[in-house]
Amino acid sequence: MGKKVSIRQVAEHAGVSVATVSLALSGKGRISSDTVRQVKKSAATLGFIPNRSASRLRSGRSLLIGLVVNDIANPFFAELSADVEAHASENGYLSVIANTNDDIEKQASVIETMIGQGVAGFIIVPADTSTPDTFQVIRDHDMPYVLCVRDIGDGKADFIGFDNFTAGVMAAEHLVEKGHRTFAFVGGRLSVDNFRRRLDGVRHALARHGLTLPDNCVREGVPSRAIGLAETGDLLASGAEFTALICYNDFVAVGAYAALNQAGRTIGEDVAVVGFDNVPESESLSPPLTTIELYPRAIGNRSARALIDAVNGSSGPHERVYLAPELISRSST
Amino acid sequence: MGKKVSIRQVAEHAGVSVATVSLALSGKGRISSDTVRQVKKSAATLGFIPNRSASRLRSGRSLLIGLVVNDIANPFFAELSADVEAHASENGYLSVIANTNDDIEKQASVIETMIGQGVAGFIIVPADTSTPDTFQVIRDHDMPYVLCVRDIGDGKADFIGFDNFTAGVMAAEHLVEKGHRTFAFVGGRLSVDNFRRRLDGVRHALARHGLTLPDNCVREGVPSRAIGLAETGDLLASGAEFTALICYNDFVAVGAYAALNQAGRTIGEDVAVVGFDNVPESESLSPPLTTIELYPRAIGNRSARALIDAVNGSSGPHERVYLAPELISRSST
DNA sequence: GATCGATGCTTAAACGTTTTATCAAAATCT
DNA sequence: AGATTTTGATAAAACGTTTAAGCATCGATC
Repeated sequence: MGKKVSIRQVAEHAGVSVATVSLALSGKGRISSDTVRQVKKSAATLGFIPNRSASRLRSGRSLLIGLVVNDIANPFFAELSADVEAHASENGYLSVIANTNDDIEKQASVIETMIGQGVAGFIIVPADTSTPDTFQVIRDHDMPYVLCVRDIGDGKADFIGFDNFTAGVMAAEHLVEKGHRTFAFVGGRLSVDNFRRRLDGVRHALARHGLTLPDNCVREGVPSRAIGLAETGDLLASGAEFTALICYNDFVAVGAYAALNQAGRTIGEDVAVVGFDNVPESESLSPPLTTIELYPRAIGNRSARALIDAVNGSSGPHERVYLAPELISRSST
Repeated sequence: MGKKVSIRQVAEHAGVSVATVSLALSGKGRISSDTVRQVKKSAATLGFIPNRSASRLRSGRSLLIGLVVNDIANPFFAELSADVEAHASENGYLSVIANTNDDIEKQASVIETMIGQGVAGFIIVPADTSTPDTFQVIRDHDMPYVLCVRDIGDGKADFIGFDNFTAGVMAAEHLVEKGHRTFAFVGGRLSVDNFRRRLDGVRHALARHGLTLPDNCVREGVPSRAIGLAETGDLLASGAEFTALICYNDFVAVGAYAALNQAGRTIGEDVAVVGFDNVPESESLSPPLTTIELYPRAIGNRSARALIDAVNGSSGPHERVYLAPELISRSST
């Protein structure tokens, strides 16, 4: 039956002008508290829902935030997104979300679409090969944006991520402490900044103990179970010597588990394995996987906070936040 | 530098009126192909991004769809959401997403906010205790909506879910086939329709073979690892006899694994376990878990399709789609 | 050569807000 | 009592689109 209730019907119902209704509901002008009460009552009884398209058009203010992620089905990013949404929602914002699948063209296209939809700003996990130039269109529109997780060195935006170097150090230190002297590293791509830093951290920590990670013991690959299985298998077949295996993330570690089992190595005894991310799955592997917790929820929360602050015009310098990872020691090491 | 480029600047740049630009870009009016070309060129060089707030306000048409989910961090719903987003995005729609955490008040509030933001329609996984009345506000606004996964018997909307009864039958049949004669069921709440149907399916299949599921072998609880652990432990302590354990979902099964291991039972030998959902984790458990795949991605995809069809005014009767589950047999049974 | 129908484009109103400028009435001050 | 300020409300313009209606121009038709 299409009951169209706009600010106009509220005005009529309350016996005042539309301007008064707008002012009363937003608490802005000088409206007597009696009138405010009456207007609110009318709005409630009519079931008035303000049309944000109209208000955004007129005022330029928006209650929408754009969340651009490479893969929302990946638990790490799903958790991050969930906390962005939670914090946004607490502050009256709604989240518009889009997957890029690490496709930079898709990323450009969704950013444009979101600008058209009038988002107030962006929270972005940059797709592979993104550069600061990629986000020029956002700056052209004077919108704030926060980059997460992947640091592309964009000085014009806030960055919230975790400290990959320290994460790498933690993994390596833990293994050295457990008495390991020979190491391998599987998964991740050299083109990804997170990968390089993590690897640097590992090498740095090993070097402190006079140990090394030989080049033939580092296997690159898009992080996945399949790559973990294939590369670890290959590594074992190559005859490389190692008693400790560091996996780029927990997915890779799951694949590595399979390869190691096939090769007859006993995880936690013959060979130690450590992963990154602390996905729920890691706890229920057999044996449970030692991993580095990277706190995606905290990243989501901080990002949302940073963006909303920026939207509200807090104009400090851009911040770069690196959250400290934490070692979760389990029986795989 | 705030370069505001609206349809107006495009018009000036192309030397035509705003109306012509609008018509040319939407391909609607009678505009010569020369003019269309020129307008498109001007729009491109100026980097024109149409303001959807304005167009929605004027035309009433929207390219936003509202996705309301109880827990987006849960892999099942994350996958569902990912496919909704993918299909929406393919059709030029953007997804606005919100978590309800199964809180019906929060659900009502996000639905209202989304209506205010001008979504074209909704895809909803109804929060616990939702009834058709819950969605009256959507119908009042003449908007289409599709309900997913949880069937609340709303005849005024499409429903896309999976066939819980058959899923229960499959689990039970599989176990009977493997020679089991005594059964238990852990996790899920009687207040949830999906739970009841799944359990009915199990009982129905068992009855066909002259077998039963005694009441003292059914343990309710909000599905989670913790409940799986606690209830299975309790069940074992109670001295209940069973060689086959059906878990409400894979999370519960993970908890059950721990309880069974603690009790010294060998999974896949002394006792068989089957779960539902086929979360990635289930494959890497030890032993790998037999489970029922429920195809969340297909549900997401179908839902998006149904909604977009409805938005485009295809006016058939509402459809109820139950996707067939599939048994994934692994070594836990 | 007047009439007609396409064709191609424009004018202007409308969508539902917000906000500035304005105004009347009431309260306060000389 | 008259001047001034404060209070409470309103009228109207504006935001960037879409779209119905209108208006030339042109070619074809009688």
